[in-house]
Amino acid sequence: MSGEWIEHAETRLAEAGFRRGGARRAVIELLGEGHCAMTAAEIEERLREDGRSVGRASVYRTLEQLDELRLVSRLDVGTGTARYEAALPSGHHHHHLVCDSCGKVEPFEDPELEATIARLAAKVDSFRVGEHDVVLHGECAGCVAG
Amino acid sequence: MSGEWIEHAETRLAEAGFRRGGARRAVIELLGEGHCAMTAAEIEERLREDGRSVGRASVYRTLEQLDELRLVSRLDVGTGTARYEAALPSGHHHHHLVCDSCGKVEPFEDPELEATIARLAAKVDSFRVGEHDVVLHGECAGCVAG
DNA sequence: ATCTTTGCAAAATGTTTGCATTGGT
DNA sequence: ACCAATGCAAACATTTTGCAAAGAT
Repeated sequence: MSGEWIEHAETRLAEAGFRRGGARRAVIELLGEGHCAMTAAEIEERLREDGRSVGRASVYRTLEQLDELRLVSRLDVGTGTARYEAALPSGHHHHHLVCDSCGKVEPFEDPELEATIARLAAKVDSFRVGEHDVVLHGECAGCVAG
Repeated sequence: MSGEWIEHAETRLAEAGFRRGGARRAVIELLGEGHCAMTAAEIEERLREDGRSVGRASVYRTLEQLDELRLVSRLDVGTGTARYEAALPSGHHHHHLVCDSCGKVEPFEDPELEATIARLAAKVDSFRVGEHDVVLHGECAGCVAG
């Protein structure tokens, strides 16, 4: 991933009439590293560790803006805290496995699943369907063993 | 739906060593009506309207207990509020369409999707996969028109 | 110079917990 | 009689908002 998405995001924000700023830039660069589904708190902490501290409100505001422009996807895995990850312009994306014991979140991909959902979305007529999320709950290898 | 699930839930709770109580009973009976994906606030309000007011804490506690026994399924559609619905003993279930404009949540079913996910779950080896959620985001007919 | 973006603190929201009381067994 | 279930209020966690200061154009 990386550089591409960051530039893409900055361009789209500029088009949408936003000015630039250090806080948003820092959040975008972190998301551009391609980590899977980070929470706002994780983003804030990580930036602080990197010596690029950013106000909590700016983290949330940036995420909201990015979500509105579909530059990130927001994911709720049932822990009450939202997670965010960069949404690639290609539309190429993955889904998530969530460990209900330890909370670990891991990505997976499956073309057949995408195809099935695409067919399904086309059949639905009561909604104009856009994005989709699939979450598989379970127990990760570590928790099964432990 | 209805009566069956209510009895099933009461039985499983008794097996798990819970005593009976009016608050939990009221929540279970409401869930047993089969409404799709209600929030705790909706449950509380609905019970109050029905003259069966129940403390907020009891609503949450009941939902937590039911979730632990897999008698309800919990769903997060990205609005920051959890939703719950009765989980049928047959395992038969549906997924959800969410209107990102007005927040409406609507159920849908698709056997092909279930089959695809079952195949997929069997392939995953880093997790022992249990439940799954599929959320299709979009705009409902009303919002598309308005 | 103007109008955004930022950070802080306060508020709003959703959920959980402590504790005294009620109620089931 | 015992101990769980309940309701209330307080605590808690997450997210949002108001506002003054800093920054971008």
